[in-house]
Amino acid sequence: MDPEQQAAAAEPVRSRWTPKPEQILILESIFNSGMVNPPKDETVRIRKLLERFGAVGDANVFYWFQNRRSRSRRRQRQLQAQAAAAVAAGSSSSSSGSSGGHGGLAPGHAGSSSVGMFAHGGAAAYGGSPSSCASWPPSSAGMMGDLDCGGGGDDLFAISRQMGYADGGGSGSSATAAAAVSQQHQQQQQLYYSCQPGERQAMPCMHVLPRNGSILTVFINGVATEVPRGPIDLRSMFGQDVVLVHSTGGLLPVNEYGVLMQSLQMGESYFLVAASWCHRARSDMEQKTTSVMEIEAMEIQAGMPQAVGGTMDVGALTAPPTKRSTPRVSAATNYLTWPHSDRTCSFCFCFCLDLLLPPPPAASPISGRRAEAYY
Amino acid sequence: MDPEQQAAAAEPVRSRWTPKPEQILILESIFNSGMVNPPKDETVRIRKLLERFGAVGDANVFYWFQNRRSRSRRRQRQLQAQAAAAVAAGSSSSSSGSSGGHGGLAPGHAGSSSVGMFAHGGAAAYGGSPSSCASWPPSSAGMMGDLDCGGGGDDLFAISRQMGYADGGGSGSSATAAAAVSQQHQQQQQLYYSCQPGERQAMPCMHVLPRNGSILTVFINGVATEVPRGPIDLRSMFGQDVVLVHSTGGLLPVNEYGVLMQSLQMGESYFLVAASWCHRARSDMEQKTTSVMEIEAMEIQAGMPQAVGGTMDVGALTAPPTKRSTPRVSAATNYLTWPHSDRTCSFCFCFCLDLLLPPPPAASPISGRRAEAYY
DNA sequence: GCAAATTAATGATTTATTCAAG
DNA sequence: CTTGAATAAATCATTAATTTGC
Repeated sequence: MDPEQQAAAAEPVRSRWTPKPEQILILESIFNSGMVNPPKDETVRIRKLLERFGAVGDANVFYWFQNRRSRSRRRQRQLQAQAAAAVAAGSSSSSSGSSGGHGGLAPGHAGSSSVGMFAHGGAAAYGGSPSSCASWPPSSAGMMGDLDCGGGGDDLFAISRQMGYADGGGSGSSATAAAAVSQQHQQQQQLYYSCQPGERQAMPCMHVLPRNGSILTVFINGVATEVPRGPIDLRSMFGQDVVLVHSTGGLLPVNEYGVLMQSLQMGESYFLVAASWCHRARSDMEQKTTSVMEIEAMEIQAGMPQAVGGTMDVGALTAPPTKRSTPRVSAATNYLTWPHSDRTCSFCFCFCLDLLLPPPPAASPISGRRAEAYY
Repeated sequence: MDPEQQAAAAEPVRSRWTPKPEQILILESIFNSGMVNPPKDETVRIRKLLERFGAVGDANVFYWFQNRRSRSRRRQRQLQAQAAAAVAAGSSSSSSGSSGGHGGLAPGHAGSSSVGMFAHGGAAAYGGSPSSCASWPPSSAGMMGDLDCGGGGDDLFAISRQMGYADGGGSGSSATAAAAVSQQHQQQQQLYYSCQPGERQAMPCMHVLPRNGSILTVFINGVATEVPRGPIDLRSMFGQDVVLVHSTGGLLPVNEYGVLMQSLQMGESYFLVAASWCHRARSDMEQKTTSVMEIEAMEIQAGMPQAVGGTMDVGALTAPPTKRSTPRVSAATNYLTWPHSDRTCSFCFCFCLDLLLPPPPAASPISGRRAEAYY
């Protein structure tokens, strides 16, 4: 009846947002890199990034992260409950081999000992055995190590570019880097997943090449970086003692020169860690979390990759802990807790993403029914 | 160091929003009028309205309603639980006289017996003694009763205008009016704080005059209404047996024709009550709160003013009981507590507000630290 | 009276649930 | 059945009341 209402009803029907695969990948990447609850400004930036692949609004991004967190937590609880039940029921249930990699999320709640998580707990161990990854189709050729960085003038990289540390100084010392990180965190988690200039410095060969089928975009510690599809010279890129670990726990096979024998796969996640620090994870009878991998992660903070001490729950990757309940007085144990909790991020997370995709759609924002909580 | 941060730091300190009394009144008004969860566009409108009295953002308004709803519900639950407990415990509790008309907030929600609270409880009485008000400077002249409604083209009234019930039907009968209200609430709080047509009908002389020094805006039961500055013909506006009581408890002096001898004062609060129901309040030795006035308030829901039972703590007006001292578990004493508690507004509360005042502060929106959920 | 110390209120966030489109 | 959207419940954190000791 009311003309105004009519108009509203007549609208495009505005259904709900259906994220494109690329968008999901980006979102997952960011989420997995530790930013599970981006602040407003970040959300906007992320939205802009996503817009390249399809209409999307701030609210959509907001909701996505909200749901992602929520469901991650729930899944976690279910797993834990299940595990607990299994343990209670008896033993030798299942969880023989690799108990996949997810679990460690939401340590927070009530737990005072929340710090203790990630000790060495998980069961299934990975470690040395190469190529235990899921699908790992050998890619084309390529074999090079020179990429162009910066240039491109692309939104995607805007995030990376707008970093905060303009300094540079090639490879800083471990101490220096660590200090820098601390400071950064001190000053209110400023750099999030923004690009570290030093990073580019450390990888002078990183350049944005014209979009073509041979380029992949990899998020390294949340920073979008393009790498060639196909073999990659890990040593020249990150140093000698480094290995890439697939999110499932398997080591990526490299040849005697430290060159990856296969291309990174679109949509997969990897960890770049110092080979010498890879240990076999052993199951922790007390902690529910499984698949914990004791490693010393690499840090590519402000220069060359820096080694950083700490343990990390690989399983918690897809769902980092929610400091919400963390005693807040942790710190004692020098864990490398998740970026989110209040600690110093450190391990290197790589997410592979193919950017050769659809150019900026530039459609309408697709507002949810009302996008109430966002505007 | 960082220019951006500098700027941020240099800001007014942007702490959390502290609503001005006027803003609270407006918000309460709207909430009590039934709009407990304004949609986005309404929120924006409300924000604009509030901005007139101080910097405020959409998010602030959004949060306010969210919290208001939540806490209303909770209090309600507590009350019910208490009531249940009381019933279970014994009998002859209280709830004697007229179970005034307050309680039923959130029409939709589960609440079943929500209507019952507020009988007559209070102590201290005021009543007849005229002009016991605090400062009451006699105003200019004026003396008229005709106001223009609708026109004006002002944000403030946009809300009132965009009402839903175009019908009209002069002064509905009490029953009819009540029914109408119920229905309204039934159908999902549709008309919210929009203007009741009947109201205008009952006060045909209400019109929006061009903004100038002679107009005041009064909120009557949450509906913004403009009245002339200066004498007002109460009888023609509200009927015979009506008096205006200042929030301090004093009666506003009127001449033999029922015309207010003084203008309503900006920022003051008044109650429009049936003279015959005014009793002298008596001090309550148990309750700390004094100046409680036992009255039966008028309700101007959908037509002629309707008498509504209930007691009211007049003293709490300008300074809501800061319930600090109130047992919080009061309820037993069926006060007509402040709109703050949860009930469907009913008694007639008039808040005089001069709109010619401090022009829109136009300050910064005071975004909550992050105003996360809103944008 | 005043100012630190407490306590209640309440603005802002986050988490848990629920609803419904696809 | 998955998951985007929306809302309610629970929490956190800051503000203003109130209390207390001088």
